[in-house]
Amino acid sequence: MPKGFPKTNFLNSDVPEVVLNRLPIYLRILNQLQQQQVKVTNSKELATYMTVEPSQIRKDLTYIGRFGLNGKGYSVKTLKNNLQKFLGLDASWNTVLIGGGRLGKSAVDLINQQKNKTFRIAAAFDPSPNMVGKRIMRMRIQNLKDLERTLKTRNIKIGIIATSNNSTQVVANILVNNRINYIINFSGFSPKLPEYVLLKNLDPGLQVESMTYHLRQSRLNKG
Amino acid sequence: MPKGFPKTNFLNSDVPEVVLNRLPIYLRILNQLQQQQVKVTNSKELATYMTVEPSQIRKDLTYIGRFGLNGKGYSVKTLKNNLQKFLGLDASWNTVLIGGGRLGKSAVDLINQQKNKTFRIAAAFDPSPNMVGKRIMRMRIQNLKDLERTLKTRNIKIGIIATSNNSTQVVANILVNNRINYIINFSGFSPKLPEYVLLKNLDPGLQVESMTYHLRQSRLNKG
DNA sequence: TAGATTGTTAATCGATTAACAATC
DNA sequence: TAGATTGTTAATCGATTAACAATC
Repeated sequence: MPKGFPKTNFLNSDVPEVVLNRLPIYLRILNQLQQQQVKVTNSKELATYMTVEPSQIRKDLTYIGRFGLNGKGYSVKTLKNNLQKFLGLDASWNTVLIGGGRLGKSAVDLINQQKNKTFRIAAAFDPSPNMVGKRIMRMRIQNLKDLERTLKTRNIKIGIIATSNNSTQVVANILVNNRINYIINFSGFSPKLPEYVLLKNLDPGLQVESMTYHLRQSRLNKG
Repeated sequence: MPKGFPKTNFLNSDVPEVVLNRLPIYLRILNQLQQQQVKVTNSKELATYMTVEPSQIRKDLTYIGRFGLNGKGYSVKTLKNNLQKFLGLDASWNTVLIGGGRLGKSAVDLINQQKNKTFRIAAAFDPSPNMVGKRIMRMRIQNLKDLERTLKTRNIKIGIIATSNNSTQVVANILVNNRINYIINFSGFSPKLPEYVLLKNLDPGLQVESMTYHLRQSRLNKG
């Protein structure tokens, strides 16, 4: 994750964010192993999939509990199940989507990629009047004005912003003012928000624009 | 960035990866400021947009040069231009897209979101025969078998993988065997690759699955 | 049991921050 | 000039890794 952008010192827990960000990676590796019928793995094997030492994996895993089989390693299944539970991926969380255009559709596709339906899109909105009434994922796109009412009446936990950059801040404000503290933002603008709000900027540019640095470097080194 | 996944100790440079990952964030802030007609900013103001101290911003910026106006701050325009150049965003880089389905379309939409056309999709492929011949972004989707030839004959630098998980490794191997060292992966599977390959896993699940941990925590705290 | 791997502590490494002289 | 902010060094903080006793 591109760290930081706005203040997200969201620490109501004692698990360091660096560790928390590695846990989903472990989960994917465990899934892969499970598909290959591997029953038991160990920190050394897991480390071959990542840029970390086995000792770090062992340390990370102690945050979620002690599931190691001494002298053997870890049961893939047990570890996977516990990781999922620990990360809250065994539950389903209601979200609202704001932005029903191209970006919104892409956002939905990407979010729905994962098998376990952890993120459930409960309603969709758009700031643009001529988007209202269209459909996304069989849901009617509603007027942004009605977002507040939905947030007040339904058990929504997460807001997904997929608007154009100039709507991002307005939308984020509505969300935060209606006790939404978790925001996934696909737009290229990062809104300023109170520190207690956990904001994830998924704009891929953010992640990919440091790649070109290396590309440029290697070109310079050649010449 | 969710760190690591496969080994990508790609350090042909002396700028730490943590710093490199913050530079695109600075760039976005500078763009925002420029849109608001702000001509000069300073490390204190920039820090209000992020979870870092002003001194860190100053330190980060020294990696790209000394553009500060002593006693004044930084010219938004000068800093922005230099950052862009430093990151290689003033150039255009040819890419190939593999995967022309839903995920591929989403990938393309997201990549094209950014104004500056840094990433140019030069050709598209798909492992599935019944996708061949269809079109994505006005380009004809080609058979995966022809990927190798394209890589041999054209100046492609980056591979974008947007296949289903079970094709990811195969596709990645073809890319790497044809001297592609930069891979952007939208699929949910992270291929094992040589250390010198720079792989960015943009699977949003990876970024979002630590959010549910906090969500679960705050629910537990309530009860 | 011997061998292997965990869980955990202590040592190392690197990143962040505070402080301040240099500069406009 | 006085005031402000940079660039940079030194101090602090935290994360990674090595080492090893405990355990199966």
